[in-house]
Amino acid sequence: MKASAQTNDALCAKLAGNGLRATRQREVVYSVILGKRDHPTAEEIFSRVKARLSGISLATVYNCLETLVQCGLVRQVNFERESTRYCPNLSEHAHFHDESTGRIHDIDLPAETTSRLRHLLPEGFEAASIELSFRGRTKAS
Amino acid sequence: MKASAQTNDALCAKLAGNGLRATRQREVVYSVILGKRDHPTAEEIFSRVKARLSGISLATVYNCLETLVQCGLVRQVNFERESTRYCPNLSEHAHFHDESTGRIHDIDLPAETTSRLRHLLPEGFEAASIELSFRGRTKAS
DNA sequence: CGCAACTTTTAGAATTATTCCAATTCTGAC
DNA sequence: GTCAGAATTGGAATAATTCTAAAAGTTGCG
Repeated sequence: MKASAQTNDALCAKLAGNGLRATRQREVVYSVILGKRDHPTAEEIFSRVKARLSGISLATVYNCLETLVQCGLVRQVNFERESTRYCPNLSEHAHFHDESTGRIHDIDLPAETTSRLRHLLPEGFEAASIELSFRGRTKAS
Repeated sequence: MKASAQTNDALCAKLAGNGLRATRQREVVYSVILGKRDHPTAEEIFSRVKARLSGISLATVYNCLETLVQCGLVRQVNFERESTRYCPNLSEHAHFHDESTGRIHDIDLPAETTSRLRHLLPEGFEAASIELSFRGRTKAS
């Protein structure tokens, strides 16, 4: 669960690039997200982080998450108005929300697909980001 | 802004089909959503409805919206964790959230596109619904 | 080292959107 | 008209998140 030296370097580099410090809290929050890629909520991250940094506060977890998102190290995922979830997968992908298990799965998006989707937009519409999410069930197979 | 007899009939029919009554509140809430298709929030709907039904309560607006959604007469739209917005466009479509104006535009989705998107899912994933949203800017053109 | 100027963290209060609740009002059937 | 169930209402409650002001930590520099 400890972040590898490599990912930790990536964190430091990105933070430094934005004039921010690599603090213990940020490192642990980031490594927790990396460690179990189950799209946890802030509360879930909070409780996992506390195992290693018992004194951390929820506000700090929110702060860290915000900086990580700003640095482009993690992505936010929202389903309807449920709590925001966090995901370290930076490649273009969609999400599948399994209604029976509550689990969220990453679905790889070929670049060709996103470009095709952009073409649906009328003249003059410039999409900076595209969000695609599925909701349904997975068949035990 | 008054709902046409036709749409009102549609409302009554759908409600009756679900064993629900066509009340004044439900009619007005529905006609407000139909009247200005700008994807209003519950609060916005509340204030528009009050112009015609001054005594209505916000709780009722939320109740009405819930029943309309259940009856399949309006669709909920969410962007990140912003307030839920409501939309009477029942055809398959995506949304474009214009960051400069805050406006939301409906983007028509050809059936072919949604079917292609479904094909991105791995074996065993059955999507009941697909949500696609763009965020960006529109160029004055 | 030892301060000055930041940056970060923290606990708790505040906010916001929405839901819940219990009481009242309304409606339709008999 | 009465009764039962449906709908509405206002206010309290909830949940996720943000704000705030104070405390703690860090960095550069003389």
